[in-house]
Amino acid sequence: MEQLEVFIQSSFQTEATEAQTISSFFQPRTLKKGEFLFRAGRPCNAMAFLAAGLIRIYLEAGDKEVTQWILTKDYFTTDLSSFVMGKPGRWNMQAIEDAEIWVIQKEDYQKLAAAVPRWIEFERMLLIHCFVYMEERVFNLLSMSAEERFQQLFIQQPDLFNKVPLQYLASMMGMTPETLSRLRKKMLT
Amino acid sequence: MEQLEVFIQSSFQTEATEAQTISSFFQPRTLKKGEFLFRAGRPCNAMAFLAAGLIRIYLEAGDKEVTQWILTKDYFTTDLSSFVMGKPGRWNMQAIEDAEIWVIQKEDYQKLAAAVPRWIEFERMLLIHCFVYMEERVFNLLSMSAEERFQQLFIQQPDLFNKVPLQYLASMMGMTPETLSRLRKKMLT
DNA sequence: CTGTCGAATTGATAAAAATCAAGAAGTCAG
DNA sequence: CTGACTTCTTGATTTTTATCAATTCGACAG
Repeated sequence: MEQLEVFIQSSFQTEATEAQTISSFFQPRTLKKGEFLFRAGRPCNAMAFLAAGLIRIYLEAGDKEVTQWILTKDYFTTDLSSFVMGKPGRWNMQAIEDAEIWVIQKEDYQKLAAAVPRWIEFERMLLIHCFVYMEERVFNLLSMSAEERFQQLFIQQPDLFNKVPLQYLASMMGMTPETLSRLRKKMLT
Repeated sequence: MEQLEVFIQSSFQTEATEAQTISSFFQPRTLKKGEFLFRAGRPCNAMAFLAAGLIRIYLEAGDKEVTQWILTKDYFTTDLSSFVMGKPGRWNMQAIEDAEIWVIQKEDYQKLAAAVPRWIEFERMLLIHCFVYMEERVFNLLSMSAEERFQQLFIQQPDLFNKVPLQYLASMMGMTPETLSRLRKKMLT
């Protein structure tokens, strides 16, 4: 059974047949390291599920790149305002290592909602979780120091520190690479 | 016609009868300045629409209070993870001036979704907008200086600076009241 | 009008984090 | 293995922002 199917079945707590129906709407695809899934400025007409690998979500701001998020496996992603409202995409999403994804096109997405009524419910829970998580992130950025943010990420996702270039993690935590380097050193003491 | 009804009709682009049906599920209520709509730690079993006034959403973090957001009129609010998943509430929501709100209880909310199928669609767009907005906020906190954040808020919601104690705005922008005071002074020059 | 209290400002100082500039270390193609 | 290239680290310095400590300002009760 495909990973997407397993994931839907277990996290949605649905029957195998329904999970299979849902996953049948998605097409498998691979991304080579460095390849883009979506690009800022272009419309985003698909949603993707990351089965393996890592994708960096980032944006150029002035002269520097800001990494908004590192997507890890078993998560869905899309450029939401573009996917839903047809606006230009806001984010670049680039594989930072070879990745396996499952992709659904916008037209099929609409068919999926019609074919599997409970999909709407699933999407709703997805959106709610994402929103709650973003609330948490904003709160952390408002209330925590760089050191506290580093320690929290290190506890929550220690594996990222082996797999992701540290400059990207630094940016995602709202600090410079130099600051992250010093915090790491400090932690070893 | 009540404000909630007007708001739903115009932003949802629905018929008057449907807007009226939706708004009939909500009960009016007033909040005196200082009164709490929801409290952190307690379950949140309602959603509210703010028709007039201002509500501060905040949380104690260590020895200081962090203002997450100032809710202005014509917005809905709830403590989402509590309202949907039944967890303890995460936020304090307190009127910072007398407020008029329309409240729907959780049980009625479920009935509303059943009575007005399109409500689900409305809720979906609400969630999507909120998520996109939070993405933007995270990005701004990652990429902008205190001064830039101040200028942006001052352009986007200048009226807040007359109505809301500046210490709350400072916190919401992730800076101290002293820093905000200095940035304001600097702006006048 | 006056005193009180919380909020805002101001100044002096300290801490945190960014910037700039080398180096060191790791990666990878050839 | 070697050289080129990128990433990471380190040190020195500057900038930004927080902290601490007085004032000053404003709203309001009496």
